[in-house]
Amino acid sequence: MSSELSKTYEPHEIEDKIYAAWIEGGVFDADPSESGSPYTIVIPPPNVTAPLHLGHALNNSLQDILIRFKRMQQNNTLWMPGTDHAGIATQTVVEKRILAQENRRRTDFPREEFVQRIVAWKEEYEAKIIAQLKAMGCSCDWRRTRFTMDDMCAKAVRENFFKLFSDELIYRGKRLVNWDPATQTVLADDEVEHESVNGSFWYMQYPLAESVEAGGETITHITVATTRPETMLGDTAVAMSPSDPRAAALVGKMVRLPLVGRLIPIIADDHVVLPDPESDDEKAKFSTGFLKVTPAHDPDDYQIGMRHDLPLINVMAPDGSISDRHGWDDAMGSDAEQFLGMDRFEARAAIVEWFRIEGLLEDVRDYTHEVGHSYRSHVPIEPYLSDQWYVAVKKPIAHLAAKFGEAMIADTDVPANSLAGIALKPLLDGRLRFTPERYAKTYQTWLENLRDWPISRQLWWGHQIPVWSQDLPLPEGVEGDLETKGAAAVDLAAGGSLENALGQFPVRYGVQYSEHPEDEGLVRTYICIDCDDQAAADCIEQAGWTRDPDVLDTWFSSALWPFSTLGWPEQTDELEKYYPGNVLCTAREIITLWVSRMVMMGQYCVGDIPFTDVFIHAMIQDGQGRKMSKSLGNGIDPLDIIKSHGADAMRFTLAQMTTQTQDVRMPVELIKLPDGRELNSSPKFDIGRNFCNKLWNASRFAMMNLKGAPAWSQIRPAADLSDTWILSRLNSTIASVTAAVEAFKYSEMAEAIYHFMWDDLCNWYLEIAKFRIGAGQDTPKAIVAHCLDVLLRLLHPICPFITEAIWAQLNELVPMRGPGGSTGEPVLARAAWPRADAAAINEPVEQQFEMLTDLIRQCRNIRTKHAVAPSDRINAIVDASGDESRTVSENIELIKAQAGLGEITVGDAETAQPSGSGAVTGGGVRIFLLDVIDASAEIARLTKQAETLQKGIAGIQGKLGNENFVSKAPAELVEKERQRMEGLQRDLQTVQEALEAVG
RNA sequence: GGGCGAUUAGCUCAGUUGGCUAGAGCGCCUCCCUUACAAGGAGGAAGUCACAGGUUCAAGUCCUGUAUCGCCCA
Repeated sequence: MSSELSKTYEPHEIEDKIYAAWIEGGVFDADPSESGSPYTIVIPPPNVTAPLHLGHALNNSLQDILIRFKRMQQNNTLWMPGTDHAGIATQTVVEKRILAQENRRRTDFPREEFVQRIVAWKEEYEAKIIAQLKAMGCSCDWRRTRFTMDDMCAKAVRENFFKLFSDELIYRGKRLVNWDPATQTVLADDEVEHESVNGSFWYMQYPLAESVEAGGETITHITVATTRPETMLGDTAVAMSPSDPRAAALVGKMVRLPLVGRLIPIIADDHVVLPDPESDDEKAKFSTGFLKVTPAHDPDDYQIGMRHDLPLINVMAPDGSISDRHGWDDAMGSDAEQFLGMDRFEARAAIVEWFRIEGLLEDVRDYTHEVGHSYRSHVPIEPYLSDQWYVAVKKPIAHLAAKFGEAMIADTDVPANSLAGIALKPLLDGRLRFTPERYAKTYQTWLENLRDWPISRQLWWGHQIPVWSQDLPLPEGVEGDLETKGAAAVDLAAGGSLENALGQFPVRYGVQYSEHPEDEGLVRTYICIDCDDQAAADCIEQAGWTRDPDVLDTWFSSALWPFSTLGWPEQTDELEKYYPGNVLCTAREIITLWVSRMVMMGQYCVGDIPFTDVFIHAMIQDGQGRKMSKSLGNGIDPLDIIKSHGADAMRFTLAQMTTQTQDVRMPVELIKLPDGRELNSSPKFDIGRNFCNKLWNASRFAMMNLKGAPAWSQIRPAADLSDTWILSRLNSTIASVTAAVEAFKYSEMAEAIYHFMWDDLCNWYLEIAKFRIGAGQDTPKAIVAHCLDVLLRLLHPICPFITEAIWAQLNELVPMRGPGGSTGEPVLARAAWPRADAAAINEPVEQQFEMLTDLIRQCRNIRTKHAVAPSDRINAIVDASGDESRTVSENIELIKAQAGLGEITVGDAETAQPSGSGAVTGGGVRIFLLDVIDASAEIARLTKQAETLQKGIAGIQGKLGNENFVSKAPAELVEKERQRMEGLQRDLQTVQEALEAVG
């Protein structure tokens, strides 16, 4: 078997086989009926929009490390997998593809047919994504794979919507929304990206309807400054500051809006900033004191409009073109007619040009400002007046008052029993923790400043909103409020009684009423049912109600993911066992979009938070600190790395670079494959590959030497310094690795394993074991087997494939190993996580061993400096006294072998340095290497050493000479410094003696 | 505009509550294809810890300010 191991690690030869064996053995399957304390992670469901990128590889590797660690700690572990339908993103990519390949638009298809095309895309990418996760080694329970639009998740969405609707937390509202004219849908605030744009301020003159005399002057016009001239078509007022000296003369007068001819009033509003060319405030600097007010196209203007009861004139179509069909009735016959149908930017240029020609354009000044862009289509968003569904996030929920209280959360306007409140509370109570901690602040401020959540999206791909609406005439003779009248109207429309009409179906329903915006004789009615019941829906539609064509915001279903995947609203065994979960692992931009909403809905629906820890990982950038992206071509495909370096190597590198920082750079290199294909890679992955290769070869060495390893009971590890040393190192490694992973310190975890494996085990212990085994000792065999056993366990969460492969071989070769004597669990993925034996951690032993390695290193240095051939054995005299003397004489053979020495004579403190010898010193021990001397090289070496020592001594002297240090620093520390000083001085003296001897 | 973060060796990054003669990997220099591993071994060079002040016996670490870069939110 061992002879079959190749000299280099070939990951692709084992990865698929091992993964298949895990699946075959049901190793990742979670069973709620089994014992073991539960440990749950739900995967942040990747969007089916595209295959996974390196950020996903990082994110999922980190989750797998936690899950595998906890599984080995014998928890009842569930990693719930699945994907997200990603409404707007997926619909957009499919639209683009169909347009490119077939030159057809979405609107060329019936809705159902187009949705089928998206479903086909989803099937393709879902399969790709899951294959990628498997290639990475992710240990999800694949039997439970979910999709945010599958039946189980859809049921949860319907239930939650109905619950919110019944609690009157969902309402229909006309608001100025963030409108994306490219995808023609509304966006939530956090879907808008602010980008700095180089634009202009245009100064446009509006004539007064009648000229005004003020301060002896005749005013015939006023000048407004705007960054968006095209919106002037919808102006319904001009505002000025009440403290403006011109206000007395002008407020109340009328302006004739150019192009349109509309008469609009001059009003006074505190929002307007007085002009001040010297000001640092950009607004004041560019202001003329007159603000054009366009309530239908600007959020601030909307507020002004509300305050002054101004009309709202919407001058654009949903695609962002100028249009008089959406609330603008004085365009026809005016000069504005010429702009109808123009795109908003085209219209901007044309309108500016018109003002220029008319001599009404007073000035144009460059101006850089932040403009909101769609995170999806990247076009500037348009503030747009539209009807949408909202979730009220700060409205108190009566039935939650008992559980959460109903006071405002301190220093906020957030009621404890509102949706925002129940998400905020657990953070303030310390039950919800963020790592790194600083991200808690992001979460907190977002919730404190939260506005109602618009949840409707004008898309076809997603959960269609389960509300049917109808405008009904108010029934005559019914007294009471809108609700009473509305209910009567609804019953009438439903054929006598809605209860009778719908009662025959297994559904619950809720009804809302609102005033009709234009006709006082009508009431607008909305019916919501709690589940997808076709017969009930047909019944509603036959009675004249129409279903809302819009779909829900993707985050509405993602918010339910931690429990919809477990079967909620059913009280399943899974929900009982695995909810609440433990950790959510994600990127920082997701904190507001998703984390907050999961906590909100977890509390609202299930009554508990969905996880206690949120780990926020870094963003991977390229070598220049740029985000990896398709458009820059600097992205790295995880599958490419798995092919070239292996999944374990990729995972090791990713873990090793995961510190608490928020960005991490990964230099990207274009690699040319033998077949001519080019792909992006990074030298960073060599770290992981080299590490795996080293482990592979160390194991190979072990396989060649471990036959006949004695049982642990038959060895006496305490008899040899190197044995006690490596066991001490091993156990402190167990302790530090365990502590690191528990604190989400992935980098420390990886570094601790790396250091133990490479520096301690390979560089020292295995080298020592070689000559001891060669000399007929069996003890090192048992110890190597034990070290390898533990090492594989510790590394398994990071590098599951290679460790599982070596484990199988180790089981064949040395089935019984280690102090417990019981081992050889068949599958490493389910084997027990090691426990550190505190008694084995031995600081003095580590110090003694370090003294030896220091001496050996110095001997090797002399060999190099004096160009001694590697095969030459050098005779030496060792001179030591006291404890050091014993350590040295007990380990003479070790020193001999490692330093390449020949015959060694043990001298005493009086031994003079023989001429022509090199001297090594450390810890009060001197070793004279005989007949090696190249005098000048030796003088150079010793001088350098003396300088280093002197520098150290000077540093300590500085401290000890300082009265304040001696009196104020802890006595312990002062004593430690004194001892260090003595040691250094002793060494320096020896070095100086050696210098004299050579010189 | 508000908030968060970064700035340490040529590169990528560590550096826990101040105790540092500032570490690691890659790269670099010298030697070695020695019977686990050249994706390796041995040895070595390399840093005014962005800048300016301050607190302290002691500052990479704490405080204040400045500069440059990045992210999030308005």
